[in-house]
Amino acid sequence: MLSGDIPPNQTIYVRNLNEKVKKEELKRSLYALFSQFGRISDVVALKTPKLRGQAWVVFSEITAASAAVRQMQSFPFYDKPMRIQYAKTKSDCIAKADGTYVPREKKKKQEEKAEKRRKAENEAEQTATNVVQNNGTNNASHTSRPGKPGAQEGAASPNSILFIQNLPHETTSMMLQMLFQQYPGFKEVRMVEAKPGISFVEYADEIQASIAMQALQGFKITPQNPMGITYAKK
DNA sequence: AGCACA
Repeated sequence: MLSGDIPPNQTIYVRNLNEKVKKEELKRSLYALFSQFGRISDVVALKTPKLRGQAWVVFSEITAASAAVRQMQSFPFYDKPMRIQYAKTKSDCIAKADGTYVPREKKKKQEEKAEKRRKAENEAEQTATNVVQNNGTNNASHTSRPGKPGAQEGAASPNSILFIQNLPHETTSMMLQMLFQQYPGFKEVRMVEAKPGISFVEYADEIQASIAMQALQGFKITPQNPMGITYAKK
């Protein structure tokens, strides 16, 4: 069995991740991709020799984790098929929430070891901001209103190209591709380098574009950025 | 393959 005999856990353990992706982008992309299954309370990824290429995505609901394990198994993520299992232990953020958290002190010498290994090159990444952590209010579709449609005068009529607004400036085309390619008819993402925060996503036809629009309307790559999706102006 | 949270 692929996932062996590990019992269900609200945290999933993801391996076979592309190690070239920088930690913060990796976390953001995992957050974006997996929040379609439910609320995510934390994403943990470390680039230490032992832990690179792996990550933990903590859902608030076990059912969300189960759906993620099934549906995203082998999903091509940065060109590598993800391998997903339930995590073996409870995540700290869950333990903290339910009161069972005990700070790990004498657990192992893993901490001091990590301390020693602090390298200047890691320093930048390790201390980067934790945009993706501890927010817990993402969700795809339905619940969020579209971002700000203000930039467009009248509503453009349905067509095969979607106009995406209110993206975090650090969004990459790969991140958007991973979200939008899940819907049939996906053709390409076009970023607008001169104008961060917006993008165009093209589908084969307007029916397929409309399905993706409904599915991802209001999708939050970060809690502050519900995406606003409209049809592109012709 | 490798199960952590600093």
